Amino acid sequence: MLRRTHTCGELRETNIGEEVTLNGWVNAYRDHGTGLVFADLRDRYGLTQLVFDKENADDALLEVADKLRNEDVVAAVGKVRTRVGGENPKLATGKVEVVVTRLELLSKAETPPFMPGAEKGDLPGENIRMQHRFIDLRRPRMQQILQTRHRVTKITRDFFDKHGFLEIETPILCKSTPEGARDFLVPSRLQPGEFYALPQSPQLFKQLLMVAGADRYLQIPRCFRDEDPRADRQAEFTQIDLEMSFVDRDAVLEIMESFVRELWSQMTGYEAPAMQRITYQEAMDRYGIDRPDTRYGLELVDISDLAAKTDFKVFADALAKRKGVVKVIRVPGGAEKLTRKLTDGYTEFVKQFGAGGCAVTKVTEGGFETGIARFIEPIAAELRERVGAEPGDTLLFGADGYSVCTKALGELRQKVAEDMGMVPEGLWNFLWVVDFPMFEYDEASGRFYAMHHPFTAPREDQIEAFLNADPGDRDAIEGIVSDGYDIVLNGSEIGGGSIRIHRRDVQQKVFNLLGMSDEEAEAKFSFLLRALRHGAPPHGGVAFGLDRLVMHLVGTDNIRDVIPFPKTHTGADLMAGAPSGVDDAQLKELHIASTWKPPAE
RNA sequence: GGGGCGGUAGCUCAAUUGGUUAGAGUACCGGACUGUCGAUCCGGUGGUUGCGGGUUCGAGUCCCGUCCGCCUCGCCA
Repeated sequence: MLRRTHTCGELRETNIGEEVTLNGWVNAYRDHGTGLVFADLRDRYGLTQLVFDKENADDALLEVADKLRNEDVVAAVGKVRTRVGGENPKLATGKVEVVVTRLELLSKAETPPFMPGAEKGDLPGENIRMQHRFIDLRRPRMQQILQTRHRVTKITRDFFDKHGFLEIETPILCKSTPEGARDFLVPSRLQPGEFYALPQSPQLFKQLLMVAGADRYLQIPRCFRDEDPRADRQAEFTQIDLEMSFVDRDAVLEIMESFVRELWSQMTGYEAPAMQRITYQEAMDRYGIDRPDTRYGLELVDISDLAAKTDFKVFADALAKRKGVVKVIRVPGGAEKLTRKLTDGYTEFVKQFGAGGCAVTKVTEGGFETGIARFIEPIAAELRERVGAEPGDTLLFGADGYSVCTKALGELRQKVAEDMGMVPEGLWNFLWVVDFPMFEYDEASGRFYAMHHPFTAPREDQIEAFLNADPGDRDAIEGIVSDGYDIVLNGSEIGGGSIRIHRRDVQQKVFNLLGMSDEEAEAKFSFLLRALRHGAPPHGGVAFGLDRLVMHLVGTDNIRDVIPFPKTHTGADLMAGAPSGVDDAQLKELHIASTWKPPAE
């Protein structure tokens, strides 16, 4: 083949007069009939205009040129010259063109299902894009994303290398452990009836690496969690995974923060200020969510004490519940912008989260109007004072048990911000959330679950209280604060971690609280407990969601945009056709059989 | 498992709310054209309306089931 001398993004006026060879895809062709044909050649680096004309080409060449179609792969030899028809300011190579004297068709393309080079026109549906991912990835936007992702991992490796971290690999075939997400399982051929699990994260291995004296560990591992996807998560994803020995929380937060600032500085030029820290409790109280978006206000205000003075049954019922509260979101200017249709929708919206509904009223010069105005008349003055009400505001009320009310209003807050157009563009608001509870109680199963994971240490000042806590004392257990932390960007959790337990007695008590007997804990986590008996340093770490970081950096809310070969909502690879059935022979070799029976017609 | 939106030409969409032969842009094919860069102009090919039932004189449109894609609750850090 005719090997390229330059890429398609490279030629400038300084190359005029040179004979060059370009390789690439035909991005577009403009055929002016016998005698003049233009074709834009595309590769990862850009576009260059090729021109075929009578004066420089024989009939045979013109005939080939005439047959060029979109996405054909060609090699073109020719001389660089100033564009006769004037420059194209849209292209980096727009001042020059290559007058082709020789053309080699390297690969004829079928009519493509869609045009990756289309400047305008709607994108095809995601199913079409995923079926033909190799074409979708040709789009400049996708090429830019691939490059961004590369640069993020490169900066990550460079940064942590500079700080003494070792990149160490951990197994993909792991032991299935309880807790956390559903595992993907892999049957063992050599050990009939036994299964590996794919890692939900390298959590235990990185802790064992600390016990092993690695001191500082980094990996960019693939993780697998067999749960239903969302716009910003799928079952197979990538973390930037770290762990450090002989550190306390602040040591971890400091280095992670400087990493994130370095990353943003290099990727966007934005020099992030020192990041604020907020406790979990404060985040829940003020924002109703453990990953607050601080780009706008609309904070939740507790008015339970005032609500108790009204005769409104909804308030009274809520306050009678365990940890019952009444909270308000004040929406400045909402009276005008939040139509009846929208606020009616809010009632439906909050019902998703278990709330009964969403009470509404508007603030006027004299008092309140519409909705629950008459019920709150007795507390009008105090309420206005408490929430800072101005005429023209809308007040949205939530009343329920603390967790339901908080969750519902927290979600509503974000929806209202969007409806009001209050979410500013171009802001990067980073935030640490700290002091998470160790445990949360699940009413349905009547037991505690680890809020982060079962290896998260209690905050140092909590350890004694924790070890002494009565497992039957729900309030006491729920009150234990962990040494966990999340990093949040614009309301999106981009990373999280904790100081880990390095004391065997503490780890044992956590397992017990989660409903595991000593024997069960030994069966499931013997390797960890053994490690903790053989000299475990205090340690802690973080995992960042690489996909989410890239999503923010490239400005998309779709995780599939930043994953080169993503899966659909049902976990399918539409291009390759995975998952798929396998031969009975394969199953037999693995000592398994499928119990699945297709539903009858 | 629940809720919602969608599936019509290769692609993006339309089709009077049940009524003639399912249209448009683009792509593709043929023709014209020597300076385009979303080329232009003329002509043409292209449809199991996701699939299977049903209602009806008549279904892209209504009903039932099912498959696929997306959003979301549950789930998941």
